[in-house]
This record gives sequence, C-alpha cells and structure tokens, in this order.
Amino acid sequence: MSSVDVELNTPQAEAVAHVNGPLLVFAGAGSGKTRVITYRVANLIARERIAPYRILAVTFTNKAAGEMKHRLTGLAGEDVVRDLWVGTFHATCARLLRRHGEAIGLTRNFLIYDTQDQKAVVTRVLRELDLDERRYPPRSVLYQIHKEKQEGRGPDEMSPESYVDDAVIKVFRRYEAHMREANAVDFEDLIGHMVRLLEREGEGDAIRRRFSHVLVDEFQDTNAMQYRLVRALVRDHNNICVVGDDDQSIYRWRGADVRNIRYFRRDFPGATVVKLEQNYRSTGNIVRAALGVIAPSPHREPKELWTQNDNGPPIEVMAAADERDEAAFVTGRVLDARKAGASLREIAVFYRVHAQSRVLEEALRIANLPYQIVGGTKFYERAEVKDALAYLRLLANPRSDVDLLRIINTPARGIGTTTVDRLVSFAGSRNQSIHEALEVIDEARDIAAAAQKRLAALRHLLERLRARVEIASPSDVFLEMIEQTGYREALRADNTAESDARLENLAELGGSIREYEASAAAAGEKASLDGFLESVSLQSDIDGLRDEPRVTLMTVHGAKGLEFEYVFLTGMEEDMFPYKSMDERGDEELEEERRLAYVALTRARRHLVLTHTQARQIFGKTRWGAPSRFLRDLPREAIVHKQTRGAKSVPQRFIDRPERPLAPAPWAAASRGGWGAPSAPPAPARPAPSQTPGQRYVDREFFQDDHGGESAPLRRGSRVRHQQFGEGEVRSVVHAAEPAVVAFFPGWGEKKILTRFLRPA
DNA sequence: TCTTTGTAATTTTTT
DNA sequence: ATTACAAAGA
Repeated sequence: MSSVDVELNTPQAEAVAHVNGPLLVFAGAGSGKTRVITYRVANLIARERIAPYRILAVTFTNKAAGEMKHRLTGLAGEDVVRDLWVGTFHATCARLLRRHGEAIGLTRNFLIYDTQDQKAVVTRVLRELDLDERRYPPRSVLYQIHKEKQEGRGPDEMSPESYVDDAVIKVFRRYEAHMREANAVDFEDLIGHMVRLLEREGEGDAIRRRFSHVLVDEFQDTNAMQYRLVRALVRDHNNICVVGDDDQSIYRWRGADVRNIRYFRRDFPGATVVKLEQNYRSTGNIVRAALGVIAPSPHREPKELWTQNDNGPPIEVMAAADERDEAAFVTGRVLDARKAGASLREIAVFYRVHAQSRVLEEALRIANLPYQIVGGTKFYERAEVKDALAYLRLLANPRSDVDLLRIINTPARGIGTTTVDRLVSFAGSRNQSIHEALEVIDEARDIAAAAQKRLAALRHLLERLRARVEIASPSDVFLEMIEQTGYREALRADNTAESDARLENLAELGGSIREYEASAAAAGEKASLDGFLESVSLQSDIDGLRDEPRVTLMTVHGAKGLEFEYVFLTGMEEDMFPYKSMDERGDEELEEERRLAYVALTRARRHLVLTHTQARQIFGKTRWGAPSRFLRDLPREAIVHKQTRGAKSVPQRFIDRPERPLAPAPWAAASRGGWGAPSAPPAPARPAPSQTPGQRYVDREFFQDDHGGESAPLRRGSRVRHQQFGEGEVRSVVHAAEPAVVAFFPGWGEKKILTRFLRPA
C-alpha cells in the first residue's frame, strides 16, 4: 500500500484508482471531493503515465480552478500543473477557440462581452428597432435571448412551442449580427461555438484527440450546452469523470439542469458510480440536521451523509423580534466566539438576499468588528474600471462599438447624444462599424462640422495610442491612455472623495496589469494587451484583499464550496427562506430552496445558529413571517430553541413537524405582532415514499428506519457478522440518520454498514 | 451639455 | 430603504 491509499477511504480510493471509461462521483458535502479530484489526476499522471497536457479538468469558477491547480502543485509539482488543462468551461473554450476558431469565422482576437456590454447591445438594438424599453426591458429581453442560447438555439430555431414575442426574435437576430460585427462573443457563444466546432469534421476531431481524459467538477451545475460540449468532447473514448452532488444543485435559475447528473448513468452506459458519503467536516448534529432538511427532497439520488465526528454542541434556533434584534444577537455571539478564542476568519453570517446585509453590517460596525461582504459591487464592474478597460479593448480591437460608444464622451469632450445618434445611424446606413465610419466622418452630412472635428480628434487620439500597443508594454499603454485621454485629469479636477476612490481604483487596475505581466513572464509568455484583457473578462473579482481576519457576510449562494467553524444563518422565515418572489413559486423552485438550505447548513463545522424574526423590514415594507418550514425538518434531538429578550415565545406548532398534512386552520389565524403568518402554508409533510410509486428514486432505507428501529448496543470492538463481508470488528459508531457503524472486515477493509444489516457475531 | 428630479424595480450569480 | 436610470429643466 502506498502512502496515497492510506489517506483515502474506500470509495475515495475507488474513484482515484479508476482510469478509463465513464465515472460518476457523488460527492456529499464535506466528503473530501477536492482531495479525490486532485489525487485522481495525480494518479493518472504518475501511475498511468498519461501525459499532463492530455488531461482536461473543467470547473465553474476561476477560484475553483485556482484551488485545484494549487492542490495539484503540492501533489504533482509545478511542471506537471503547467501542462495540465485546468480551467473554467469558458476559459477553456476561449483558449481553444483562439487557436481553432477560424474554421467557424472567429478571428484570433475576438472580444468577450460581459453582461453589461451585452445589455448595451440589446438596448441599442431596441432603439434601432424603435421598441419601447418599458415594454421590452433590456434585462429581460437579454435573459430570454440567453435562455435560448443556453439550449443551443439561435433566432431562427427558437422553440415554436414556447410562445416567444416576435419582437424578441427580431432583437435576438440583430443582437447576433451586432456581436459578429463587433468581433465579439458572449459567454454562451464561447460554449456554443465550441460545440459547433467539435461537431465538425476535421477541426472537431483534432480537438477531441487532444484530450484523453476529461474531468468535470460541480457537474450538477452544467447546463444543456455544457453537457453537449462534454459529450462531444469525449465521444471517442468516454474517459469522462464527473463529480458533483445533486443535493447541492442551486443554479437552476441560470440554466443548470440537475438531470445532467441524475441521468448520467443512462447517457453513459456502464458508468462506474461512486458515492462519497462520509463527511469529515461537521459534527454529528450538523450532519443530521442537514439530512433532515434534504431528506424530503423528491427524486434525489439516494445517499446518506454520515460522520464519525462527535455530536458537538446542539444547533441553536433563535427567535428574534426583528432584523435589528437579530443583528444585535448575531453580533453578540460573534463577540462571544472571539472571546472564546475563535478567529474572525472562522465566522460567517449567511442570508438569503443581499438586502439583508445592511442591518448586519451596521451592528457589526457598532461593535467594532471587522467584516467583509462577499459579492457586493465587483471591482471590474466599477464605472472607472469599465471605462479604462473599454479604452484598452478599443485599442486591441477597433471594431468594438460597445466600447467606443461607452467612452465616446468620457471624459466629456463635447460629443453629445445628438451627435452620437447621427453617427450611429450614419454607420448603420453604410453597414459599417462606428470605427470605420469615423474614418470617413467628413462624408456624414447630418453631423455638424464642429462635431465632425471632435470625432476626428478622438479618432486620432485612438490611433496614436493604438500605435503604442505594438511597441510599449500593456501597463505603459494603460498609463499613457489615462493621461492622453484626459481621464485622469478629469478625475483629479473633480477632487471629491468619490473621485479619489476612483483614482485609487485606476491605480489598482494598473497594478493588476503589472501583475499580469509578471505572471506572463513567469510562464514564459509574452505579455500582450490581448492577453490581459482575456484574463480580465473571464475573471470576476479581485480576491486578493488584505488578510486581516474578518467576519464574512454573504448570501447562501456565495457560501457554496466554503466552510466555517461558526455559521449564522439568518432570516429563517417563510417568504424569506424559502424566498418568495413576485411570481408564483413552483415546486421545482421550492425544492431548490430546500437544497439551498442544505448547502447552508453543511457549511458549518461545529457551531451552527439559525435565526428568524417575527417581523422584518424589507424593501421599505414590514413582513410578518412565520418560522421557516425548514426549521421543522431539523431533527429535534439535534437542536435547541431559544429566543432573544425582545422576542415573544414561539408557538409549538411552528416547532413540531406535523404528522400528517395539516388542514390550513392553525395557520390562518394571523395576529399582527405575533407569530401569525397569513401567507405561510403548512410545510408539506414528509412525502411518504411508499405511496408515490411513480418516483424515480425512493430512499427507502432512510425512511424505513424513520420510526426509530431499535439498534443493537454496538460499540467499538464489538464483533459483528454481515451477510456478504462475514465477521468483522466495529471501529466506530456513526452519526447518521439511521444507526450505523464503521466495521473492519478482513479481506474487505473498513466498511460503513447500517446496523440493521449486522448480526452479533 | 450638465444637473436635477421623478419613477419603477428590487433572489440568488458565474463566466 | 435604496438605487438605478430616464425624462425634463438650467
């Protein structure tokens, strides 16, 4: 046995040792997923002698990709990691498309438009088509376009069964034309073009042949096109390993389709399936609580998280009077934790929506507790940074109209909306990009001579700078740009606190360009403006913030993949969590809320506190909320109910889980200021699996023991007999939903077994 | 062209 | 409560 094997449990080792053919790994929360992925890759290289450059590992975020590279560097060394293909879906596609994209009409230096750019294109198209922006909000039109693209449909293939407004189709068509004209792609295009390329003879084969082993992390988050991409990529060899957890699928609203992981077995016949169910992260109470919340979820792949860890302290469910009371309570507990020696780094406060953060922030500030909010306005979304980047992109790719229009009068240079409108229609009438139109601006009759002059001056300015791109380093070009365009001077003249902050942000951008140059040099590549822009457009935020310990505030979505010693989950009221939006909440959405709650609970290592309020101000209105239905799914023995001094006590009916689906009666009694909840329906009782024969997956084992079957008094050292494994010895007792132990069977190794499958030996 | 005022919207987020 | 964004005024 090598040292590698010793560090892995049985299913982990199985996943690591697997080499060829499809492999599906269900990775429960805290089950050592990253370890399995990295060891598996290391194993392919070291033992199976697969060349690193033939292995592709795909993630969803740059952070996850970075983490994977980091961990692999420790295992396999820098040289190996440099040759591996590790990246997000989008970054990987961009990289391949720059090399092979000519075949489908992409030039090497295409731009990637982010959401804001895309929206600007839509807005422009709406105006061109003279459509009312109130009737067709750009945001929602863009959303509809993306929905189609995520399913791989263009304007001409939009699904006829789903009624779509004719106007949207028109906008879609022109949107695509504009993107082509600007030599730009959106995020969906990166995937879509790649699929098209892969499905072609020649180029497709070449790309397919590149990779002999493909791995996809967080597979439950893939959408239809990403799934198609993966299938096309591994068509020849089926050496595909996907890792994920259907219980943690929380991105349905952005196109993710859990069925990709649930139907993997069907689509890749003969797939090996491994389930990582041992949780190394959390206490027994937390694991059981999480199981209680996720168990009622229908269709889930049967799996049972368990842990050998001790039970730990009980989970607290705290009732507060309102959101200020709640925030004060959380702050007090954070202070206690710090007094007890916890680092603020180990403490997180979660909420369902960002709007909840303000009150928490205020309370923490009063208590002088440093905090950081994850997911506020991102660095690269600040106006000044976007402006500067627009200039840089325009230097790299003159045809980018969105960028040109963004900066055409920034800083103010006397080019107003009238001039811009005329310029746009002038370019449109000649079927040219605006940049091309600028070259012949003197032919534009409607544009006043003075305005023509200013436009020409802008053109010359851009040309001067563009000439420098060939010669100077990206960071020098950047400095010359903010100087010569007058951008910096305009901010300096402003001389307000805000303009100071903006100047600082520009300095930081300059710093990140230099950082890019350094990393390019380290990788032996030439730093180019194109290269920098690419790294920016596929990277969302700068996380290299100062390392002072801080309390972390974030939405539950943002928490996925993280873990903390202390977790405070706030706003556990009906209509907050599960969240109630304007439109009707479908069953699917409710199930996603449930999974979201599961994700939240499983972030905590040892201390978990859930808070809910009687009344909450949100969006200027007061909501009276009953405790969340998810609270009643927590196993009673793992939790303790408390209330702050300001809160009234919680009626028992909000604590108990109803035996049978309730008649609506007890809920209907709303009393202002009490725990009335006119809008709160009774939580759906746990589905009785035996009564729903049509379901695909029924977790029978779990439910059968829900009535509390007597378990034999087993302890470490007890001798037991199992039908298949024979006689063995109990190594530890496990805290799972049902009594279980880990036992050692000679010839089989350690196995986790439900107690009811064991007989005393 | 720039500033002010009014109005509507407001889950979750990556790339 | 807050904010973003568009139309109207200086």
